[in-house]
Amino acid sequence: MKKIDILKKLRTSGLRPTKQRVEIAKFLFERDKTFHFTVESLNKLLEKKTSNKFALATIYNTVHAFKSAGHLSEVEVRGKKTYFDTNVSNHHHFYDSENSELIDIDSNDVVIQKIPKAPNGKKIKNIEVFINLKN
Amino acid sequence: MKKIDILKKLRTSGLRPTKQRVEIAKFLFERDKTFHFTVESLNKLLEKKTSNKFALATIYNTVHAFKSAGHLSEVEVRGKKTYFDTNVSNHHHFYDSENSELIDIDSNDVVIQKIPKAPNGKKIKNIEVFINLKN
DNA sequence: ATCCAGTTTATAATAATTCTAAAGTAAAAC
DNA sequence: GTTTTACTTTAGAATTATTATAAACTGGAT
Ligand SMILES: [Mn+2]
Ligand SMILES: [Mn+2]
Ligand SMILES: [Zn+2]
Ligand SMILES: [Zn+2]
Repeated sequence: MKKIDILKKLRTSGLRPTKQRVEIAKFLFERDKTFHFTVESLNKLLEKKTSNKFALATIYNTVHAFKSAGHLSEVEVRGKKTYFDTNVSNHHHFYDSENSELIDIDSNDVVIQKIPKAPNGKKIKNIEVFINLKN
Repeated sequence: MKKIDILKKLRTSGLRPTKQRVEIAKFLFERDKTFHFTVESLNKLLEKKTSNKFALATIYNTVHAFKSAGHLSEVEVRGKKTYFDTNVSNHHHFYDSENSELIDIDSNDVVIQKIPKAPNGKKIKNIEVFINLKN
């Protein structure tokens, strides 16, 4: 993903491409593999990678803006911090609690044969499979 | 589950059966169906049900002691609060975000046909299936 | 160049949880 | 049964993650 695409990505989702958003977006989206992070880990990585310092509030704002725009998803992981995910397609996760690492599982690599029917009046929105790992 | 069993349950798990622990244990474990709760919701329910008031720290202490003893499990739910579960067997959940309600799914009611193999050097500890509901 | 809505930022506020240390209590030791 | 001990409860302080506030800043339209 090139810089011009980053600008387009922001503009088409109604996000003014500010210096901060562009830099964070480049960091998050100009990569091949999925990136899972917390606001804290992202902040630390940005401090190293870039020369600019971002207010923590800006990182929160930006991450939420990206999430609202559909550029990030949120993953539920045991623990107090919220995890975000650059993979916004429907997929599942391995979780390695040794090093608090999430690993993507393609939706097609999980086949569920049997599932109970949803409670009365409810429908199934989506299914999340979470595979905890050990050594 | 009778009171005598509650006392046994506490004693055999190395928990001194204090007034507070017994009352909370009776509230949690003397029921037929699984009970899912947060510390906040439990606190409110205890305030109504019992005449005694418990310090919030006691509820945290007690819930954690019960969890460590294997009498409660923790469920991962999107949101800031931690959810606990009186069902400590391996099972899955529906989640109704309308009213933040968890509903148990028996382990046998979910059959997974295909799962990716664990990453190198890792083994699968357990699989959690989480089914989000909508109306 | 001017203006304005949207954005950033430092800081304060909030919410959930954990920590602290003093007072209380169950159960062991006498 | 009294004393002793370790464990527990408790109120309040502290911590952590996150959100709110409001003043300064800026992208982009006019
Ligand atoms: Mn979580
Ligand atoms: Mn959670
Ligand atoms: Zn992912
Ligand atoms: Zn359950």
